[in-house]
Amino acid sequence: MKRSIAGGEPCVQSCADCTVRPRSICAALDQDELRQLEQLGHRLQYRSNEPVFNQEEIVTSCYNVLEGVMRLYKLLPDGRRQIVSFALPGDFLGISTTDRYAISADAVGPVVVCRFVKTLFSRFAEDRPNLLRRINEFATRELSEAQEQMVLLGRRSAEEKVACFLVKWRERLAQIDTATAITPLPMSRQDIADYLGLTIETVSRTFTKLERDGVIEIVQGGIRVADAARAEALAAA
Amino acid sequence: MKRSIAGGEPCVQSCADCTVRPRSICAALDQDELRQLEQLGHRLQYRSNEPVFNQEEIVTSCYNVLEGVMRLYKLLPDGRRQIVSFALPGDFLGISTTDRYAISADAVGPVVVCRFVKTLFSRFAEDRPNLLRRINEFATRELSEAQEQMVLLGRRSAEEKVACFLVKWRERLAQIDTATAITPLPMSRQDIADYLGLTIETVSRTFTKLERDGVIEIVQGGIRVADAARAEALAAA
DNA sequence: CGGGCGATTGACGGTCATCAAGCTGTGTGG
DNA sequence: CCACACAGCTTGATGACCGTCAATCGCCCG
Repeated sequence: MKRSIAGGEPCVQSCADCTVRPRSICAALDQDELRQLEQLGHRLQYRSNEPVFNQEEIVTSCYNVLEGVMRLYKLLPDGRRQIVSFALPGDFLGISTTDRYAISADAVGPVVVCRFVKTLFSRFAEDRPNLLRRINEFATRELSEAQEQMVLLGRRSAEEKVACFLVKWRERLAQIDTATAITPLPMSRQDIADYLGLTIETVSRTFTKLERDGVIEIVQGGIRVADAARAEALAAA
Repeated sequence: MKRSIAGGEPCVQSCADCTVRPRSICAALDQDELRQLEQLGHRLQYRSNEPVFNQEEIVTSCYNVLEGVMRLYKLLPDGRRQIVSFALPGDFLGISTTDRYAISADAVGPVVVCRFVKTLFSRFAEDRPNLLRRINEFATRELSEAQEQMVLLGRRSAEEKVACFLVKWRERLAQIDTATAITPLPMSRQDIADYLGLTIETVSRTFTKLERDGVIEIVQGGIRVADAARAEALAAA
């Protein structure tokens, strides 16, 4: 009996040593507010592929991602899946104001989140313009990214999709970690396919083609961008 | 010299007789706030196909749509276009917090908007939690719609895309107008194609197929849904 | 009536999905 | 230590769906 009903395992720690705070919504809070919000948040960890919440469920919580990668997706009744986003440390899940989750979320690898009870969080935020503005920023940035993704899904070829994904993924990681020579891809080929509106076979073939063309190098658990200029040309905004 | 630099023609009127207020962000305001905001807003009209703002331009304004339909889209350097949304009366444009528009917007048919200078609007909103929460609601609803659209673009067939579009468009109009027997489609086939990630030919063929199958009837300037059940089955959420 | 634009229809081909087989690396058990 | 199984990935063969190119239609308006 290791898991609570909501899934995830508790794990103690405090805001004081929260590494993602500067990039999270919490950056909008002053010392006093931070102490108050700390009372409301609890850390949880999830194992690889463990679900965090599901489309259609009643919204009970919202989350700050602290560590790891999550996939956010929607399913069609027949099982077709579209990943709408990968969430990284600093991202906030559960902004939505409706009473049911619009998407499902699960852990790609091991994940640590800071969980808030939605009603308490909302009450905390409702009369704090600084936090509301911060949440606005997050929402509009997400919206803008969603619009970018719509262009990709609707108007780009398979090769452009893959190149675009790799370039943007690399940029996102660069904003978090110290940039590394190889770009890790913790998600499966199937995840990438479902993110790009392709099949796993097409993703695989396109990776191979990009490698043959000298644009990337496929390594264990990730890729190395061999020709950044060419990669960005393919991803041409 | 009929147009100001920003485009659009001024046209006087007041919040008192604003028909979209209950569905717009302004519904969050009390009488006093409404009077203040009225000082900041100015009505403008745009003609068919007139641009309202463009991707990459410095953000100077935000808008409430009062009448008409607008297309919101992104362009790739080579001219490929993806329409990310059609805006209807009550929608708010320019939520974005960045300094440049992420998308372009223009009038599909004649359009009336209520324009605010962005800096003044932001100053007005910044310490009003009621308005900020309302804007949050709008942003998250838009995000949710964007996610729906990603599923459509990435995972649905041409026929599903068209059926889905027609069903949702009809629902949106129903929330505004009194529902009519025929559903007007003010946008061109090209617009629909660019919204669904298809070509104009495929859209046209799919319309014809849906008509042959008795699902819809194509009429001047719109369609009539002949078999709502079948249409919704094709659009199956 | 004729020009022009948007929409429709047709013929054809390419891109990517589908189906299927083979590969690679990792963990397991003898 | 090696055989085996399994899962994820890659590769190949084939074909469907939808894009491309082109012609025609229908309608509006001068």
